Amino acid sequence: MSFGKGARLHLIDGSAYIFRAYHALPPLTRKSDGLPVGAVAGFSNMLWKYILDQQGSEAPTHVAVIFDHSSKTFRNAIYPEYKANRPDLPEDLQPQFPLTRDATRAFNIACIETEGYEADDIIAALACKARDAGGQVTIVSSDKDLMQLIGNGVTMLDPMKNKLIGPDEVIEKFGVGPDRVVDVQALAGDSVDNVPGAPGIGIKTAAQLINEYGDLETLLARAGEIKQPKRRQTLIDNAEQIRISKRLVELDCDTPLDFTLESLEVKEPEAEALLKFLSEMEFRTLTNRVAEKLGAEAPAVVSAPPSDAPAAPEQPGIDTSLYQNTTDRAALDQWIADIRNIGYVAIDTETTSLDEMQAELVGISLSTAPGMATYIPVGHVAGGDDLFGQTQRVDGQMDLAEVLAALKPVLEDPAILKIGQNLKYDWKILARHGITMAPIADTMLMSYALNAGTHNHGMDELAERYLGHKTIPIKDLIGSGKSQINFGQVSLDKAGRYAAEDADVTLRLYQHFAPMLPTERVTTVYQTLERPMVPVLGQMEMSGIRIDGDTLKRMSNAFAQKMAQLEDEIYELAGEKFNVGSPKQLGEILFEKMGMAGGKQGKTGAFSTSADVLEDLAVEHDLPARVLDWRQIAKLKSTYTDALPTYVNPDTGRVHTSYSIAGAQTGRLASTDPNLQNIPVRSEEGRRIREAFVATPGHKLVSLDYSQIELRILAHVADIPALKQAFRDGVDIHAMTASQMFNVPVEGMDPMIRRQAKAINFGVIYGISGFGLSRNLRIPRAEAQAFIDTYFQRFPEIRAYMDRTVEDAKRDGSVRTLFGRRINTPGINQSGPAAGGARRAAINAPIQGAAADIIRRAMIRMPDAIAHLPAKMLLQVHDELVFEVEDGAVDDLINVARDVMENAAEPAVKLSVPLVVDAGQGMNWAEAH
DNA sequence: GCCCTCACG
DNA sequence: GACGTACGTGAGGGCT
Repeated sequence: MSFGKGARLHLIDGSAYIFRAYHALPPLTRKSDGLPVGAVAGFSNMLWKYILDQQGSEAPTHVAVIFDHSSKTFRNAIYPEYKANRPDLPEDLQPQFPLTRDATRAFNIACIETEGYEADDIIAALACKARDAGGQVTIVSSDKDLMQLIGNGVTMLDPMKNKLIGPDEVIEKFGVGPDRVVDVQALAGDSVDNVPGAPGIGIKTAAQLINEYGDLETLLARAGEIKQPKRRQTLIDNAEQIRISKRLVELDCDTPLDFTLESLEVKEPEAEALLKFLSEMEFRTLTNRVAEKLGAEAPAVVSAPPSDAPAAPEQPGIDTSLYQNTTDRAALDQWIADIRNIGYVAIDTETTSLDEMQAELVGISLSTAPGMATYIPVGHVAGGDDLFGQTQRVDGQMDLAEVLAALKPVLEDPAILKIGQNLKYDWKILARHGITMAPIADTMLMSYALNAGTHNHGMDELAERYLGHKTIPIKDLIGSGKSQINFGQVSLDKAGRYAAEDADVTLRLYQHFAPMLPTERVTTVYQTLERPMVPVLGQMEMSGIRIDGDTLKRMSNAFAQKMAQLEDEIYELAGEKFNVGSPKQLGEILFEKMGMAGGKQGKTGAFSTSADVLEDLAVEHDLPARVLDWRQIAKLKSTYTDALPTYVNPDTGRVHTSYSIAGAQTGRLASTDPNLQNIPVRSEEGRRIREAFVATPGHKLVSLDYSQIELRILAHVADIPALKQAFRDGVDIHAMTASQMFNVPVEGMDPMIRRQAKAINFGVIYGISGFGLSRNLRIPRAEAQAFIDTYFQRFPEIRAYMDRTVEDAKRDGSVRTLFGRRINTPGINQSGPAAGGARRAAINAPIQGAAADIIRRAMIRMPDAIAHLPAKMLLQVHDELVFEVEDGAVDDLINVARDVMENAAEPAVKLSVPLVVDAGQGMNWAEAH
């Protein structure tokens, strides 16, 4: 078909796709040969999504993907420094460029690049040509440099947000219409492309000037009339540079094209060629999706390495032929003999629930060598669909008590190592049956010591990564959702294969990780900070904490009433009923119906209604103020007063949280089901929820928490004399900071000043930025930046520490705490926005991590230290430990526990600042804290 | 299953 | 090339 009226041409900015894809995805490699393909994968996915999105009546008639050509362009002749400050391409991206061209052709889309021109030039020329021929043009890109082309039948489409960009959006961004965009860009310059522009003039000022004078040439001609002296001089001095800048950003229609518009006609993908490409790339999921859509058979995606491939990692595959269920005493005794002989065993328990405090043990699997594994079923019942809900025990199983009695000596034998994955789970299950497993090894914790920051440490992930083995998904056995059954209802056959595999995989992981601990220098971390946490946390979790359900119930009722009342007021103010809990509906009411200013839309196009935003609005309006009140109460009710009682264990009458040891990247614990590390305390109303965490009669709750532990660690590791001395003198650290920064005496200090210093102190720990501090303190960004500059001036050691830490991270790919804990920093050498986050995380990790190490050390020593007291350690909240202790022993407990906590760093590390622990006690957690 | 919001250190 | 932007978490409700 000839190109003319009615034709719709889509021009896809291929290079933008590639960079998006590259930065959005982890560095994937092709399994068979290690070829980096992450960007190609993302690129292909985006193209496929684009094709699916363009199926309607507005579908394009012509389409092309345009790429930058990897050579200098004519712009470098105009200005040699053009794009000179671009960082080098990542090593693993370069080889993917040709593959993205292959991908484009595989999708049967025209693929265009021209020596000496940027993609933008070709897009401009094509857009002009198509427009002149009477067609409609859509540029699929969000690149602001292309916005000058908008208008007269040319629009842009942001592929990520699937949002059209027209003249209005251009005005929003540049303050001028598309025809004046280049003028603004010429003035403002562009640091990314190294377009110089006029120094000191940004987009805002540029738009203002252009709007005032009409266009760039008029402005430059009449620059002498500008009132502001500095601005006037800048324009006069830099006129030539500004004109060069304009030529750099300007796109014209004259780029030579050696093909016709007709040749870009949309063609259906050819299933065979496309699927061949995708399967060769080994994109399993996409291959299957595309095959399904095109109604073709997906070719098998094989990733077997070519026979002559050199360093391809060995992928043994797991031979399951020797797995066998153990169902009689003789067979069990044989296994026990083998275990005693070899001195270790990998073990896994299968139960009816993920809640260790309620789970029923239904089987145990053991492994003594790769491929050598067994499952001992003890509690399986006939299928779950029995009409009368009766459970019929399945034949061919040993008696639970007999099995446990036979295994107990082995599991408690100090000469036999018990290896598990997330062994705290199994440790607790067995503890409930009177077996205290020791000694132990935990592959999850080994991976955590080695790989924190790189990936998570669940068995499925570890098996795939390190053994090249996909484990049987639990869903295949128990299903999911409503029809889910428990493991006890799984057939012995299936259960045996699954359970034996788990033990087998665990043993293989152990053999993989064990030799790496010393070579990676994390043995001490694993042995002193990870492994010992298993019995300590197991015991704490089993102890649980008592909760007063009646108090919570009363609070819930009061909250419900208050919410109803607020809802009435809110509806009245809004003039209609709506769901106050829906940010979407609320945003529409506030910013559309009521027309309040300050509506900011996020990437999903929804208005933000966060507390920040509502607080600003609440200054002038009642409705947002009411919503804030409602939100606070709704949160307290749903997350705490309503939810907590559902976690009370019917047998113990207490709440048993679960701590993940390897959940957080920094060494902190995380609490789940329920999370008892985020019980309210900051607001008066919220704090009352802590009144429902109560001591058993005759007991008290005691809370001990480290004072300013992270700042103390910072003072030590960054070696800041002023800070260290302040901690030794026991002075108010934030007041001291304020005094040093603003040259004011500590006596009679304005609380506002102290508050600002406090915010900066915290900011430093988090890898401070002017933006963040300004938002936190609600002050102008420049002011915040000035604070930070002053701070660094007064405490130059902090800057040095930050620089040093980032350098370490870049060099080693990881940072370490004082105690040797390694936190990997895989994103640190990236460029772009992710780098900022990675940098701050790297700065924070050694500080947060060392604090986590210290409280771990205290917790590990605690059980022995308080063994002589009628006291139990119940909870950890990052820098706080909560105990339950008999009334008469409160003071003793405080003395002992404080001593353990304050000296927890030693002897491994001798801190140059004291650690200080504050203590409180009471009938409930609110009083104790 | 993702997003938004908000609770904690 | 734009994107967000103080670090680390988990949970509940809305919405697709």
